[in-house]
Amino acid sequence: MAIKKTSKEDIVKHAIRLFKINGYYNTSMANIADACGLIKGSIYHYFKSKEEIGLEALKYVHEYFEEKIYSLAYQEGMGTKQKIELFVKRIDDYFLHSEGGCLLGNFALEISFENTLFRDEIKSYFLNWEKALARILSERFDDQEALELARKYVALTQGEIMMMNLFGSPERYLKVGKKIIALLE
Amino acid sequence: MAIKKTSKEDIVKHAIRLFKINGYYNTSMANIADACGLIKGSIYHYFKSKEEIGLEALKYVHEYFEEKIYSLAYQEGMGTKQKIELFVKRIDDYFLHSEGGCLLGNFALEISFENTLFRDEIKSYFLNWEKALARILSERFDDQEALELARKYVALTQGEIMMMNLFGSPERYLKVGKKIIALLE
DNA sequence: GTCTATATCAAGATAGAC
DNA sequence: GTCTATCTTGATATAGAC
Repeated sequence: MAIKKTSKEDIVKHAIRLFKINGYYNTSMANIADACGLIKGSIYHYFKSKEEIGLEALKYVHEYFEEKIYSLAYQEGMGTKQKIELFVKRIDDYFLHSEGGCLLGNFALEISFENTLFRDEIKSYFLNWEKALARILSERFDDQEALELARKYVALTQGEIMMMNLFGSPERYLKVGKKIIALLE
Repeated sequence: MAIKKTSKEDIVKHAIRLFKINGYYNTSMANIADACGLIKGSIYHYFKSKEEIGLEALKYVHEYFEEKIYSLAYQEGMGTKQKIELFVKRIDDYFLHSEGGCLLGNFALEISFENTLFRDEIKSYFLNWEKALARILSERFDDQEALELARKYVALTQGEIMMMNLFGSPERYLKVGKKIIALLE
């Protein structure tokens, strides 16, 4: 199946980049249009509002994580150690090349608690991340402990992404993955 | 010495609350003025720009942490365990009652990398947090290990504040403090 | 599908009366 | 020190030509 390459997806991808670097409210429709080589009015041919782009952006990244990363936890015929290494490696590959950090983490801190449209998507993203990691860990720990460890490591990952981007230092971020792998050595 | 209670401080305190809950760019001068019982033009009697309020807000919170929390690490005549317990308790008291999370963490994710005015203040806040925690831990660990532990726990604290506010669950956040204290049991 | 043009509104900020 | 009033800019969004 060929890779889908619609203009709509292009807009979302450019929007994601800008949202991550400059934030949601500090990114204008004109900024997004510029990045796409369009004029701001033209964006409304694809999306009816900025909010719709924001939600699509969250869903797009979430979907990537579901398909490429979380799914590893539920695959048959792969060893626990192999699973966790691939899980960690794919997350690292993503965030080490993700200028501006984690879109959904950024939105979590920028968006008001009342914005349930965005917030529900963000919660689902993190819950599924925790669930997938807990699933892998549960092959060596009991369910309760696996879940607690997963939650801790997702939070730690988010904290280290914050620090990595604040200080421009990937080293500290990378220690998290190593520690997760070490749990299953 | 009586507690200083200028109107300028009131504005900063209201701004901090709004910035934490709704974000910096999503908070307008009119919002801040409303919260203060003023009209937006009146704010300019105290501050020349929104950016100035933003910076003052960051400095105000940073200063609170320096005076009330980080300073504990450098006090004479207090046991290591007593220090760490008070250090953790004061941080908990702050964030458990801080609607919208950590102002400087929020700004770290919302503000562009290029905004060095804000970013330098944020970096200083986190570096001094790490330094103070490392100082306490260095009474039981060697300097290198103490610094690594401190960095890890500051990052973890930020991640858990994110999750606490996202899910409305203080329980997970509270485990961080307990683990820091456990390091010195 | 992209453009020009524009409507509408809210933002940051300033001037000057009281 | 706070107000009314206003300026200017930039934001989201829409209508309609090409």
